[in-house]
Amino acid sequence: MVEPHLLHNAVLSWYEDNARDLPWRAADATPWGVLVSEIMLQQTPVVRVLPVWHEWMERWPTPKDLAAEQPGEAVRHWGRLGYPRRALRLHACARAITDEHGGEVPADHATLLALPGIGEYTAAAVASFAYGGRHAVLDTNVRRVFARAVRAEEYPPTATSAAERRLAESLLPELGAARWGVAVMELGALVCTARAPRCADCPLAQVCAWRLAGKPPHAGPARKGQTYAGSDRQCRGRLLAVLRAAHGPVPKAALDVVWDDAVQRERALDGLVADGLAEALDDDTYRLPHA
DNA sequence: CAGCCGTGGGG
DNA sequence: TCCCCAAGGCT
Repeated sequence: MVEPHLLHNAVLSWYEDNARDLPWRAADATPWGVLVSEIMLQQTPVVRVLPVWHEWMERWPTPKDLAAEQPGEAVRHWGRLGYPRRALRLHACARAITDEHGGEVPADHATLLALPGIGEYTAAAVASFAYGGRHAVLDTNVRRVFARAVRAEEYPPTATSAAERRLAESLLPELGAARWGVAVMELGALVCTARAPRCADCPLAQVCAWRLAGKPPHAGPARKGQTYAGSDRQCRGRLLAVLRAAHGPVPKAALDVVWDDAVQRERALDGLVADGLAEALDDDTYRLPHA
């Protein structure tokens, strides 16, 4: 394996010249802004997050501002980012921060991890990017870069392994860990991409184990492909879009028209209610959640 | 822990 | 066109 210093210098130097000018990385970005960006960016491309993040920061500049709203407003202004449960959890997160942490986003990894919607990755990212903490930030980009550069494999394993964590922590510099983390992530996002990696532009090309091995294709079974058309997820999306567009309770008939299969439609609607994304009122109308 | 949870753009 | 997948988390 390559000397960590060599890796650090190559990646950090590349980042110096190629980092995107993203608003949540700006000097005036708040920990709250960083947290909101991290939740929005889960499974969602940067270009789609940007306009929604700006709107949220203007509307709810602090956790307290969001905490004062109904949860349904968070879901409404989530727009079409997808996985709307994230909006619900972010709202719950804002209330927990307001009620239990004096309105300040925690800097401690374990404290962050205990908040709704914040898992291992997001806790590390916020502690690192917002507060300069020293944590291994293991997202899909970082895992892919390490899989290739160090393990000579095209893709990392399905689930994050203990070996991956050990490697990431062993590569963590004593100083500047936060910048290192965001730099590796950026490299994975812009150069060491999943499909058509731009090895010609990669600062690690000369030391990348995967490239030096001739870029062997991923061995083993292909990853699970989930069909979306006709799925409960698509149905839920249709139903929730109706509730977001309406600024009050909608009659059930307005929901019935967006999906033909009544059995599936009822199941999806029940699911939305069970998840807290929708509320059923007494008069057989539905709306975004209040609480 | 494998499956579920949205959405839209690029190859 | 169709398929892949994009800063995950939760059960």
